Amino acid sequence: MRYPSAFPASTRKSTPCFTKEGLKRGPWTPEEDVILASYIKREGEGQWRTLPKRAGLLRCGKSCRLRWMNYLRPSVKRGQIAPDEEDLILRLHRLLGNRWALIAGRIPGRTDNEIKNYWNSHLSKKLISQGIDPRTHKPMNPNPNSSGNIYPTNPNPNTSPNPNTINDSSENPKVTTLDQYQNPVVNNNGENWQNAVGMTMGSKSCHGNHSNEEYNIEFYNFDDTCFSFLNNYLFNEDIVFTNQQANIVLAAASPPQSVMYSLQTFNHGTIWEASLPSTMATFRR
DNA sequence: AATCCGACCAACCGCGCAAGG
DNA sequence: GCCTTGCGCGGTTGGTCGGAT
Repeated sequence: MRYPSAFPASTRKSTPCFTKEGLKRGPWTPEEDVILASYIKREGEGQWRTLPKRAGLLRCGKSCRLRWMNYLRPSVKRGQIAPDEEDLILRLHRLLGNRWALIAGRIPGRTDNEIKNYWNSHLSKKLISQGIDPRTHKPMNPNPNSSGNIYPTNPNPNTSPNPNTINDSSENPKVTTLDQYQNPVVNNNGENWQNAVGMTMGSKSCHGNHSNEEYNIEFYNFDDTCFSFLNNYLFNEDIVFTNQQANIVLAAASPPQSVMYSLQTFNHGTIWEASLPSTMATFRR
């Protein structure tokens, strides 16, 4: 833990938050951390604007919130990003772009700021060194004979209008064991579906009525790797039901498991989120 | 030993959105 | 519908550290 001496206020541009007389800025001291953490433990988080005064801190609410969210929260995991976490960040960024909070929500214990920093300092450079554009996740110098693409191939390029779809080359080795699941789901309206980590759940059949925005999609042949991945990384408490729903039926999932994951349509670029409390899930978009 | 320089990351900044009046 | 307030997000800044020169 580093607690460098506070740098002078004149080195930063002033903002309304910090122009107030007497408010401290710059790195937090251990004493301030204790005050903030003990106050939130006692009174709970929220009401950030008035929290500093109530807690006895000479900080603006914004600064308190940031310190708590990114550093002091008990659920924040410190330490190196693990290889499987890195792989997940890459995959989620390929799908979601710079939506760091959304990505962080899928990686337990990691904050959006941490993931953003890790991306900017490590992963974007790693992709560039491999000839991959970190914004698009596509080769920077498109060349059919190039081996720069680290991602697996889409078996049917004609069904991949979504910019997130990855072009593949059989010369390219798989990066992780999860790549074997990368196949688009195609429903009977000709739309392609793919989940947030670029894998489908084995073979599938889809039934839908495009006019009323309702679909039934059946997934077969779940395997342990698939469920393990979903349970480890994509479970989320945020279950939202709307009047635009699609019903997902898990067939041959034995035993039924409760997981949370996201889907995206190639055609609409839409994120769908689903809770699977039993063998049925309701999606929103 | 001193200096330089790039990497890392905590913290700041400004904007957009949602809720409430 | 408009305005205010508070919160959350993504982009950016700049202090610290450690390796290279």
